[in-house]
Amino acid sequence: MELPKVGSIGEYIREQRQQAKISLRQLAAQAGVSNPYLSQVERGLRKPSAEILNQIAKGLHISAKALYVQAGLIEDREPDSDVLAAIRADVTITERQRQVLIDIYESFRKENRAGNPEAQPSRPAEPPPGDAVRTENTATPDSKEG
Amino acid sequence: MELPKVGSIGEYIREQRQQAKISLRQLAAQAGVSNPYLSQVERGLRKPSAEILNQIAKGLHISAKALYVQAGLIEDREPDSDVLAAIRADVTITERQRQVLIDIYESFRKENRAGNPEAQPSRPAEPPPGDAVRTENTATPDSKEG
DNA sequence: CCATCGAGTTTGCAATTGCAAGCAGTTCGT
DNA sequence: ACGAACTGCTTGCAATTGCAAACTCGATGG
Repeated sequence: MELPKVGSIGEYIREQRQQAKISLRQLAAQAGVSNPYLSQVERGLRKPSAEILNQIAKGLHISAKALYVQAGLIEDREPDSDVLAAIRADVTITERQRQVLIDIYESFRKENRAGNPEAQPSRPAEPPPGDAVRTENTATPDSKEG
Repeated sequence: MELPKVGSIGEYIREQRQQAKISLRQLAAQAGVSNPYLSQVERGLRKPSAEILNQIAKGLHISAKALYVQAGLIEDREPDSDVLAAIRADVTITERQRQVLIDIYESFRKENRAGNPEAQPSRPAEPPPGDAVRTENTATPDSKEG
């Protein structure tokens, strides 16, 4: 869970580099990072920071966004439900209530994501029965302390 | 040059958080990061990794891209000159020559950026006299070894 | 045959990230 | 006034990033 995408981004970088027909050391120089580190990044042994990622992108002359997407650090599109906007905009509830609503809504979304990240339930569908059990549980989200 | 934007992103996060009327701890919980760390990030004492940035963005329900842009880790638009594309596409030169051309072109761009980041010379203009001096200097960029 | 240069990789190590635990100041309810 | 619960901040510390130095393997050439 810690580093599934790390490998993929390394491969992606290596692909791009070889496609540009430049050596590892050369890219390292153009990107302003050390060659050993770049080597490790390409093989998925290290998880580069955003800054390094940005430098590498510059060195490769590709969009930094592309790299971030590959690294799973950015979703290509973030829908960001209207529900949250509505909750935030609502003036008929207290801040406390607002946070409770958001908490609950969040946990629902999180569950759906955990179950099957690809298959988000389409509008009219209910979450699968397996999740329904946990949903009852989460109906009273303990924010952090009781 | 190391951390001018770090402060700004911290402020940005804090602004967004206060605008959402949630406490530091609450955002930390929603983002899945520790509250002390978030505190330090907001005050510019720490430079969060891309992953953390992404989490914070989720916690704030704002686009991760917005945060990256604020952090200076992404340019809102990356023009990425046609020159480079042309050089890369040219089959009448060797890879070695290609790299030399790219190196030189890069160093020119870098100079212009260093001089005045905002005022990039528009097409018909020459770089200002102040820069011209340094340009002569960089006309023979020592890649790394001769 | 040995030196040299180029590829990529391995190996310590300083510096940094990110966290758990704990501290200080406010604002509640009883 | 006191405790509880909130706000944010400071302090060590394990884990990680990112680098300099050195290593391996193949090609070139004297």
